[in-house]
Amino acid sequence: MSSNIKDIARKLGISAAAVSKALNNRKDISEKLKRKVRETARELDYTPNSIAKRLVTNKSNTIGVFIFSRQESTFSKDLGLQFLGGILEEANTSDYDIVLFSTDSDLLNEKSYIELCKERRAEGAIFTGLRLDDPHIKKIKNSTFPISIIDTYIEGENVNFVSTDNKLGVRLALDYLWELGHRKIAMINGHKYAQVSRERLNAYQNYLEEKEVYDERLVFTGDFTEVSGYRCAEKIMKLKKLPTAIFIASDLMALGAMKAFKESSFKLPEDISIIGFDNISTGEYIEPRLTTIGQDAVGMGKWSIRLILNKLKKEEPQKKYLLKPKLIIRDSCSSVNINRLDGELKETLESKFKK
Amino acid sequence: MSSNIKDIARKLGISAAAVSKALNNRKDISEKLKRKVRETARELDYTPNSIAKRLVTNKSNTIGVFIFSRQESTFSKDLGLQFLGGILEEANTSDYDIVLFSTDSDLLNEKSYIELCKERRAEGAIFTGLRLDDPHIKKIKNSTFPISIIDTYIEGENVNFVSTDNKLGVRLALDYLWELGHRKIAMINGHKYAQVSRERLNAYQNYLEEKEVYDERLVFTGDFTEVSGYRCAEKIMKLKKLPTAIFIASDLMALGAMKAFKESSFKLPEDISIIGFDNISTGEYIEPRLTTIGQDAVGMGKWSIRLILNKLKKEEPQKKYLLKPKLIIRDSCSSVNINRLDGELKETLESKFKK
DNA sequence: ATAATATACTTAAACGTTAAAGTAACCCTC
DNA sequence: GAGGGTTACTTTAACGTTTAAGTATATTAT
Repeated sequence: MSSNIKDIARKLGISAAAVSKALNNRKDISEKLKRKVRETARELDYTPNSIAKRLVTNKSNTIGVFIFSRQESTFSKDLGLQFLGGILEEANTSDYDIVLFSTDSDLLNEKSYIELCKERRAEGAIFTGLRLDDPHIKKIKNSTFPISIIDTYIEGENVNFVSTDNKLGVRLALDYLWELGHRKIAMINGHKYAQVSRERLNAYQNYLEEKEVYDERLVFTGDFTEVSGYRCAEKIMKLKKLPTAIFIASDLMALGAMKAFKESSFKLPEDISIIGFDNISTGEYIEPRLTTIGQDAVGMGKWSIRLILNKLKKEEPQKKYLLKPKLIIRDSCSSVNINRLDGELKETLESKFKK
Repeated sequence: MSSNIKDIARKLGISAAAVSKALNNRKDISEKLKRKVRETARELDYTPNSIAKRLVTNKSNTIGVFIFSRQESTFSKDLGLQFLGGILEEANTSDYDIVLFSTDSDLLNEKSYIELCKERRAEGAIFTGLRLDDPHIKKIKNSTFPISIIDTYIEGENVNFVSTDNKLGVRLALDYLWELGHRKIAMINGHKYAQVSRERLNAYQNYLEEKEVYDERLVFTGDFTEVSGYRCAEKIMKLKKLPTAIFIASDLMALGAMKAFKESSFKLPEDISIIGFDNISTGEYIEPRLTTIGQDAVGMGKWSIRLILNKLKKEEPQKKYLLKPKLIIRDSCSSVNINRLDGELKETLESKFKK
């Protein structure tokens, strides 16, 4: 069908090797011949066969990407496409192919993620949304090729970790709420099978313990879905003493929680302040607009590739990269409603906010 | 590094060909040998090299996917990931690899989409968000391998077209508005470089001409972005005589339009009814919740692969597949406010709604 | 018993490319 | 004018697999 290097060689009466070198612009080929070769290549509509090249050079220039976008995934669809965008941008500029795998297909019951990559001789792999209870974790841990996992930390010689600096994210959120005068701050967390849930919970707990206001009864566990946020909000409303603010570990859950509060005629943010995590686009449109912690999802995609390429080049053994989150202030948080507070706290805050 | 077919052959004292056949479960190999081969394969941690296989069989089992997700793209990010999901699901179950290309990278200035595919010997390609003014259109038209384009129709021996039945979608929307009593229905369309814009405009025009209420001054052109929706809404508000409803060719533009109306203290949907197109998730959360025409984006992804595979198998020469849209009724449309209508129309409708 | 057939392999070539090693032809140097 | 170096190629093997064709042995049919 399509022409190859031998066709060009034959037409010019030279060896195939010479053609190969000419096309690769090697220095032991004369400029004159290079010109002739390039010309005939054009004439014959030659397109290099990357498969053959990959075989002989033993280099696939391929990175496998697994996007877990199931319902109860850690990240929203919004973020998923941003990860991909970052990955693609970085991959294509470094001449790597991204081969994408679906993670819901039956295929995966027979073959592990690692096997899929090995068959294709992928040089590395990227996982997003990997759960800590995934059955393939062990194989990933012992991978012989570099792997980057977004948002899930797994110990392993060849595995890199790319994530948001969750500790900082939580601090950003809580600092903000604290400044607004909130002292009774609840949390709605994601499920325990996500790395980020642990981190965010720890950070939340440490922060509030340091401030001496931590109360474990204010921690609620959802699963990143909207309904779970709704359910947790219902539980919160049943509390004898309501918190004045809630830090919610994902925007999607925040959406659910807001729905619950609105249905119970809470006025937001006056009755309760809500801050989310992720910065999904819907947050801008909902009423009140959702204040949240934004993640640099595109950056996470880019760094997940970079860490792999670095490892392949045997450069710097950096295995971890945390991207800075940022506080995105919109309308879902307000200064604490002082009348809702206990006596002591009320006085402290009244004096503070009087100025 | 990793073992190959020859290692297995050597260990068992047989030929490489026998090993290959055993692993492929061919019938001219004894069960006994097959068992031994499979066992040693496991022992040696053998993983087939798909690159070598692809070279020798001259079959890449690869489909290239181009997702154009620039700002002014026809579809929202929401839809993009749904397309991908459908594509992936279908591809992986048919043992095809999806290699994804970024379309903003500099690479594309040097090499055409088609060339990228040819080098990888991709058996087919899928495009989403392709603009009618894309510089590579001609090459796509003349492609030697099957291509599916979502939402953009291009004439060509090997090109398939997968889209929503826009005509039906528009009818669904306008029927609904018509039933609600709207007679002065504006349209905010996408830019002219998108196939769907033409289709939706045509359908809108035909529908309203048939009803004898078409007015070209009520057609506004945006570019699928939120701001363009905002701008168009501003123009609409400057009209001497306002329409009672607007059909908007994308939810994103609808979001922008709603913003503009809200800012001018319009009450939605009482003052003006809005119906969108796409069914992006934000539509569920905005106030009022956006009534829209839902597209089966996952289905579009699946069919874009299926048409390619059919062509490869030389089965049915079907080149076009339209998926059924559906009307998703939420809260952004209401019965027409009769007092806003002209005398004659008012009477007709008053009698109609009186019962 | 002989020929035809089936079974279970082996041999050899091929896929399109690259890379290491080889080789002529030429130029320069002392 | 012999030796060394450079230039511009060619030759050959290799990457890991599949497949068509070949072959030896066993089985069956007549």
